[in-house]
Amino acid sequence: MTPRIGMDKQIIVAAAVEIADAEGLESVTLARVAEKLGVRSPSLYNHINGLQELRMQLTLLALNRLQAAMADAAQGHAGEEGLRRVSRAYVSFARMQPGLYEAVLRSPDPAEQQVGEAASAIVKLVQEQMSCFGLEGDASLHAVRGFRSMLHGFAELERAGGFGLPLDLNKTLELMIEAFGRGLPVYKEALNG
Amino acid sequence: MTPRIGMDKQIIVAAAVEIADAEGLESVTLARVAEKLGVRSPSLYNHINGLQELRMQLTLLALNRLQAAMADAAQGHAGEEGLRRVSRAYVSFARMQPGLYEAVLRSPDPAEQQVGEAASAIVKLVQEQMSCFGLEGDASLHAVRGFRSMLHGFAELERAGGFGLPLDLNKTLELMIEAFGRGLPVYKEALNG
DNA sequence: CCACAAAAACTAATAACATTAGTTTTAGAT
DNA sequence: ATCTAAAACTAATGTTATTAGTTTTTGTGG
Repeated sequence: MTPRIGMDKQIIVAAAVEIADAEGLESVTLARVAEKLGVRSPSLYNHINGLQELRMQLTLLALNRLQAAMADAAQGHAGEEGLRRVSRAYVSFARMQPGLYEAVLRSPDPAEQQVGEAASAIVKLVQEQMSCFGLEGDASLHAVRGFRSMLHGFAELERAGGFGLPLDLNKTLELMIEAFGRGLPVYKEALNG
Repeated sequence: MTPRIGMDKQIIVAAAVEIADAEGLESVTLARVAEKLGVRSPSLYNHINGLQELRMQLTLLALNRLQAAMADAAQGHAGEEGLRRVSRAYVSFARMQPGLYEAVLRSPDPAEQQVGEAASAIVKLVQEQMSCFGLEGDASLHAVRGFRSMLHGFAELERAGGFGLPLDLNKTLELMIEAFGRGLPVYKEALNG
């Protein structure tokens, strides 16, 4: 009743993460994962429902780890410093797990419930940071969207080699974060009075 | 000496763009393009060097059209209004050609010269807008990076369904642009004195 | 008007991949 | 020791990219 052990969904996803970070998300194929686990690719179907589910699990794991990293960085910090720490944690995560980060927006079905919940947790976390700046309700949500746009765009451009020139990327990031903070009052003025 | 006409690289790329915009960049396969053109897929190799080159051409076309749209929007406008117009043009392009926009950062080789040149044209265009705010040199480059990060992140999040909540996206965009403008002095203070 | 050259189409074949069906192995429970 | 169900396997199908080699086509030069 309890046959062979060792293999399960987590192990498959972990192997996929390693491949993604080492060779890029495009290199994550069932064939490649199976090879890494010393197994034939149809065997994976005993634990996971095909490539689609593997990709969904990667998106989920990416969102959860990203959220955890941001939450950890935010611990006990608020205001400008909290924003800086959360931003750096976001970019650090994308740098340290580039393949996994790629999966963040590549879910086969972005409307999937679990994906939505994981994303909501991030929104909520950032919203708490925004509350220190007097932002609530729609103003807060718009600000969170701006924040995510900025950080996701930066992470993607950096990961994909979109910044051509040899100019310090950390400097770019620090300035961008400070500029974002300077712009925050706009959201308050426009919506919270 | 001048055999069959009708087919050439441009036509292949145009078909690929239609498929990308209608079904997503992932659906752009040589098989699919060939089918659309009423031809067998090996025939495409007479005009284009495989899927890799097709993808590169898509990236190139995306960057060139994006640049053209931004340049057109900028015509005769500067300062806050110039920034707004360029930003809207960027997002409009991503909305109207979602599949082509996907290709912007998905070049097989981001270091390719032509890709670099096309990206540089965009950087230059945005830099000119930044000059109205008194930004030069490195300050200008950092600001351009922040601007691209913000717009690319917004475009990607919107395209991929990353913004879950039913909150007006145009409002988010307008606020984000204004907040960016508000933050611009940061770049000047930090680097141009 | 015809033949030729070369471009551009074609067919055939190979290799990688995802997935399904059906079979065999295995290890814990009885 | 046997049975059972999970989990591995092999075999097969269909899709894709790509290469090799063949045939078709058509403007040009004779």
